[in-house]
Amino acid sequence: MNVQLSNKKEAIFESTLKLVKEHGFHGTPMSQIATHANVATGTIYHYFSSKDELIVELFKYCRLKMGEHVFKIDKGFSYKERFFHIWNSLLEYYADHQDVFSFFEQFYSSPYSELVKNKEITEDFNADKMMRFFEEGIANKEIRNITFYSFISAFIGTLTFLVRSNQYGLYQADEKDRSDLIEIIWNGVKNQ
Amino acid sequence: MNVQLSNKKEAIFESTLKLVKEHGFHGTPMSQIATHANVATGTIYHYFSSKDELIVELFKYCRLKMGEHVFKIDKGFSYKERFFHIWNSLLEYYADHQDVFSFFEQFYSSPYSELVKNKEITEDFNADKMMRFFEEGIANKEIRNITFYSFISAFIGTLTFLVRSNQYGLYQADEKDRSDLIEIIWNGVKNQ
DNA sequence: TGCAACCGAATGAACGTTCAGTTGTCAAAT
DNA sequence: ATTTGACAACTGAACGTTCATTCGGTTGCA
Repeated sequence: MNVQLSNKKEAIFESTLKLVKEHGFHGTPMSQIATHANVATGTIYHYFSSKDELIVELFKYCRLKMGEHVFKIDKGFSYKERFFHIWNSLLEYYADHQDVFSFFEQFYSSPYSELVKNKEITEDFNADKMMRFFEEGIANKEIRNITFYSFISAFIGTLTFLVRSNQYGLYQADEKDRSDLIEIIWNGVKNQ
Repeated sequence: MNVQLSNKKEAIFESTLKLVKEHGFHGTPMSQIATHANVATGTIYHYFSSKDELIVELFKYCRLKMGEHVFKIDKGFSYKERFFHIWNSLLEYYADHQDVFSFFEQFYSSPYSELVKNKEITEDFNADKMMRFFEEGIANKEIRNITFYSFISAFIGTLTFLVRSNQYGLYQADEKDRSDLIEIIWNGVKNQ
């Protein structure tokens, strides 16, 4: 996939992220996105055939960007170290890109996600990488005999909830909370 | 809060749940809710002053109903038993009420949740009960020294992710997955 | 008889999308 | 070196639809 974007297209993406976080999908009209991006309404339709396509393309773009950040880990680390690293990278990414997190949350819980379900879900490199990371752990007896979905529920679910609590303003997690949580998960999934 | 609803009001609630699960908030017009509930459009406005109020009232109604189901646990069980029971009850409730789960997900990730944030969040009996359950565990040294939000992230986060995966059609969790997961969490949070 | 419950067509605003036109760019032709 | 032409990038007013909300009227019960 091409990650090099024109200025205008990038501005449209950024504006959409910001406005969707604040007002939701249906609360942000195309006209508002255009204004915020310093672009004419029609220009958006030069890049995207519809609002739906804009949303879906933005989703795929963010997913790719996120994956690039999270999985850039050097070889040579132990399994446990990589386990901790991936979790912390993802947490860090969401902390630094709250609009992306909010966009993902809204996207997954909306009917938009249907549009990516069949074809595209198999193109989810992040899911693939997590799957391979899981299988490596199983093969090397690093983690105990559970399914991928138990593994991923513990791994991603806790993280998602923590970020959501932060964003919701309920709680500001500190370093100890984070290390407690990843310890909880690691102790739960590791072998013996 | 009054949980006794008129027939029409209940029908409106049920229709909203069903349609929102299928088409999302902005994808379900008031007229469609009315039709599905065998009611005139105007009737909805007899019960609710606006669509926003309908959504927020429905949220509070569902939250209450869910709490009634999840926390009906007899005294006399051990802490660990209650820990497992609450988790499984919640999972069961969401499995039996997928539209409620989907509604919650959409609600929390949308700007609607802002409408409940300040005043109403303190009226969340479920959060209160979980908090007290947590504090009991701390006081009796059943669980180790972590914050409530680490605790709840592990407890609810995993569950939410598992239900979401189910709903999304990625995976159908079986009994072993469920018991694996709750074991992972319990082992992670229990004392020593 | 009065009032709450209920009805559904009408209203008006909001919004996604279109389109006729303008601007900028760059390579080929002169 | 300058002109030409063609096409992509871009503009924003206008269109048509959709939808939340209103309201004048009807029904049924106490």
